Amino acid sequence: MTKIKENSTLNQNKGLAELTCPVTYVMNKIGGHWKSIIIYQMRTGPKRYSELRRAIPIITEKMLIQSLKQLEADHLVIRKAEPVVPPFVTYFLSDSGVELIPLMNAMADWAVQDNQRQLMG
Amino acid sequence: MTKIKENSTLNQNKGLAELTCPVTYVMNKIGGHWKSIIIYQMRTGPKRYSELRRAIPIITEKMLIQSLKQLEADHLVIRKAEPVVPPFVTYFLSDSGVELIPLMNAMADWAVQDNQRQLMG
DNA sequence: ACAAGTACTTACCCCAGAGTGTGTACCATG
DNA sequence: CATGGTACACACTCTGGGGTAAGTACTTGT
Repeated sequence: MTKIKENSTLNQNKGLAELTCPVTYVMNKIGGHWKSIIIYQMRTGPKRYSELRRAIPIITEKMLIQSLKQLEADHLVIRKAEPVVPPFVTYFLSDSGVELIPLMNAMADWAVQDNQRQLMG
Repeated sequence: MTKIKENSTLNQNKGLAELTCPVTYVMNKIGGHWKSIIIYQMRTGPKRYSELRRAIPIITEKMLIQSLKQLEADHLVIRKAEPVVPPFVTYFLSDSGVELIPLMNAMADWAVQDNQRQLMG
């Protein structure tokens, strides 16, 4: 049990930064390596767990499920499980999630432009 | 000298993820707690190092300078130093940096909407 | 009997990023 | 002569996100 410093800057901020900085708010929701990739996969409609796994072969099962749980907790994706065996679970975007798509497209546009500019010098 | 695993998934990806996922590309440029906050401060024009420090009192000098160096390396901000004493150094947004502003505004809009929705239930 | 598929769960490790603290070189001001 | 301001640099620690690997429960196919 290592003691936790409650007054460390790390702990002080999480909440504060979310309030002051909307970008941080967005980062906390779709940041990390995988979340945005998963959201992107779901842009075309509901996807089964195993579909996502095959669509993103490089991701580990732990990270996939962990990311999905976080996205679900943040109400960006919705999990629907049919009570059958073998399990049949689908994930799809909520309203908030769907509205991320144009935002991500804007990011993609900027990324392309920025990349061009770097190559030009 | 701890040995570094060159074939760890961490190292394999950095480049790969940047190519495949534009969101990751953007994250690598303006991710982390501070970069976007700093960029936001520079939206109104060039800022001195000490101006930024006072504008963001909670940031440490290390993180401020580190973030600025990274932003400079990524060509999002430009550093201009007058050879006088005491030092007079200003930072301002490059063209790529300026084009981030509308993107960040879009993030802010989404953040507000998403936050509303959570409060409603 | 055993592999394979579905959707997870758990334990453990590692490292990059963030935070803490101190030092530097120079000068103006009280 | 010491304090404060400017713009950094460097050494250290700590923590959480991400990665590795293995196990679970249940059924269908060969």
